[in-house]
Amino acid sequence: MRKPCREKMTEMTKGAWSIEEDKKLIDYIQKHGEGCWNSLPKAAGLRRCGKSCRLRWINYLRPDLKRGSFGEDEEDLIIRLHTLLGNRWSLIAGRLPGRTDNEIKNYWNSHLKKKLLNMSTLHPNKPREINRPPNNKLGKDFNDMDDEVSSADYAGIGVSSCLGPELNLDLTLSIIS
DNA sequence: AACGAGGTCAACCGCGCTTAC
DNA sequence: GGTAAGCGCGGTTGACCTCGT
Repeated sequence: MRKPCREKMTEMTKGAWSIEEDKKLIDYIQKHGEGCWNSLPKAAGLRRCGKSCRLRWINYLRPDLKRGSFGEDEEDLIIRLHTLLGNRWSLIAGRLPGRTDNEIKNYWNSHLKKKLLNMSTLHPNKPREINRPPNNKLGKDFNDMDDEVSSADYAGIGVSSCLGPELNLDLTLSIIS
């Protein structure tokens, strides 16, 4: 079995990143690009595991990140995508330029979950028919989603009604490809 | 001003998929 | 085809912040 990175690198730093560490990581990636994460820490002079570097870069240091609160349009898009895709945060993040999966996941768990829960109490009628994309190219079987309460159920709205035709087609194409 | 509860968000953990050998 | 290593993802944790009392 594969060893977790913490076992093979016991001297690794953990916890919050310092300004110096951030600078080293940024400098290295600006010079060499996002190459091999596993060898990056050593090459960049960081006492972190590759995973940690990757996470820090993707979720915080990347220059194209859009910081700040979510707009109403973004919020709406997240709800719609979550209805269709479930907890596939990376796929959802792919539809929101400048946003990360971690950011969306946090926002969902802290804001949108509650919001939709409130909406469900206002609209108790639960629709049962959900249009799902073909079950391929996705890590998790869509049948598993039966175990999860979808946001459409929370919101009392059906997917077909809440997804625009362009998004539906676009998503289907991206899933098939 | 002090304290506790609840909220937020960066970071870690472990699993599964992909790729190289 | 089997195995090991790398990578990416989703779930979870915990430190810090904010707000109400």
